[in-house]
Amino acid sequence: MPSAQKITALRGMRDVFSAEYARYQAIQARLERHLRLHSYIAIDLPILENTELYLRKSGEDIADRLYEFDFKSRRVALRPEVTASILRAYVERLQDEPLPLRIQYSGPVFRYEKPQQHRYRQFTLTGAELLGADGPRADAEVLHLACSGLEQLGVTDYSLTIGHTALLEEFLNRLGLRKQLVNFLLRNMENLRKRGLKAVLESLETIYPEFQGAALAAESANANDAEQSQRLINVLREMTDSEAHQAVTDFLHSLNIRIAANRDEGEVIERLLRKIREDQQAPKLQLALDFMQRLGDLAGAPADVLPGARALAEEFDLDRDILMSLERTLNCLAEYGESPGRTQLDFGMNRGLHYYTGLIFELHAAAPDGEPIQLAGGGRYDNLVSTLGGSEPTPAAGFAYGIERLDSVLPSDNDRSPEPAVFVIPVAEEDYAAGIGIAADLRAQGIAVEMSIVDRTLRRSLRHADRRGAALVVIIGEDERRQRAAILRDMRSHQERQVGLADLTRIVVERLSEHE
RNA sequence: GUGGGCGUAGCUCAAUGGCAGAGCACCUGAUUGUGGUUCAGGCGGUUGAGGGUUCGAGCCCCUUCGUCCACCCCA
Repeated sequence: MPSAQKITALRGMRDVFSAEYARYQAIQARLERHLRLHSYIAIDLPILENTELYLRKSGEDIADRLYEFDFKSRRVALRPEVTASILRAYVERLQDEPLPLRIQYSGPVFRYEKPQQHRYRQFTLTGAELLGADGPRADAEVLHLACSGLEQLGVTDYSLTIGHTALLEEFLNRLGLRKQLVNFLLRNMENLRKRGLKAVLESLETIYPEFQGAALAAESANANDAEQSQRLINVLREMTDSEAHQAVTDFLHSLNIRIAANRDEGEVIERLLRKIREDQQAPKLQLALDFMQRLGDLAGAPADVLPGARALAEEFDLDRDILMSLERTLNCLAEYGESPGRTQLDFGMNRGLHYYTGLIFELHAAAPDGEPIQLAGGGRYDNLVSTLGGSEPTPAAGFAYGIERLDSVLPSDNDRSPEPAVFVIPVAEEDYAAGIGIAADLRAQGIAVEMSIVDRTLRRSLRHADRRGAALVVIIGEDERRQRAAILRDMRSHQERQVGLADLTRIVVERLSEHE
């Protein structure tokens, strides 16, 4: 026989066989039930979406991990996560639902990454979204839901790490850094701590060569050669956009300077401001990095971290509500009965998806080899509905579990694939009709039946039934055919008896219940 | 993207540079209507692909592809 080229599964894609598949299904079913008991309605959404859905806000890292292609002149992508689809569906079809709206989902997602242990290119998420509610109660519900789901599964030794994107974002926005730079810094918050200032600056220069000067200046940290003209700039730097705009307008007017009539005055001032601010990127970058380093040090038990966070917020005059709200969330979580010992705060954490606007969190537990792996992640994304064209700004938060990861953490209680309870062996061609009838009767009683369809000796058929783990075997041969009966053989006790066809189903049911 | 390991029968893997093997699975028989054991036999290979060194390459060298693992990132 000429052997053709073997076709293998794509890299990072896995075939999931019976025992493993049964475990996944059990995990998923338990989580879905858990979410349902919290009134999260299950919905199912397409796996294929418009590429645009993920480019808008998910972030650049996800964009180049997208399975994305042109199909009939349309850009489509396999979903790398489900939140965007949920909100897309909400904007499209569900905006007339009373809020808050609670939704759950389960299904595969695809990310083109280098596969390795506990990381596949296709994996399964079960997640929940809470739409139209914000504040500590909503955040705490989401956190509690994620944690208690793990407990439902029997994962007891897990840790909850909570971060927050708003402090840094507020600080960076007030600084007036260029949008690109702000995004870069937000993305590299965690890298700053893990790999240090130098590595972050290097990567900044690689990605955005135009900031090279700024990065260098920030590194040498003495970009402040004050000139006279610098004073106005420094004043402007401290202002918000609209304040600065007004100040420049007033200033020009007071000097009786007229902008050329063919150009929009506002636009000219915008440009002027932008120019001034670009010149100021270096010292601002320095400020930003200092702030980020201090923020990154704020990690540990909430009681240890919060005082430092408060002091930092005070020092930079950041919105007090952010931390107060976070504390209330933690208190509320305690009311749910979550043991505070496993909760960590980490202001240096950031996440791969860039739509988060507030609370972010991750759940970790130890894999069998002792290495901690992430089981779930989520957070708050209050702008995503608007980004996707929602008619009203709608706060939202959610999270998702990785089913395969959960399985790797749970003890594999060797539950075997469902075994056929009864194996039916017609000995000769003439016996098949009777065999089919018997099988149908048994199945009508909810009993799993495997029918022998291969030409084999009785000996080999029994051997096969045995290996399959059948509890009972029904044999129909010449004698039985004549007597309108069958042999019922108990594979465990090795005992067999002839049973009339009329009584067979009843007796099989009895025998199986004895086997239980 | 960077670094390492491994590609040999359907599966899991052996084989100092010298006849390509074992276990499992499948099939046949010992036992023609009775099982997980045993015994005998059978099927099964372009050693991932291409090139090089050599009297001789599964083994050494180069290239390439595949795959696993680590970094990175994440579920």
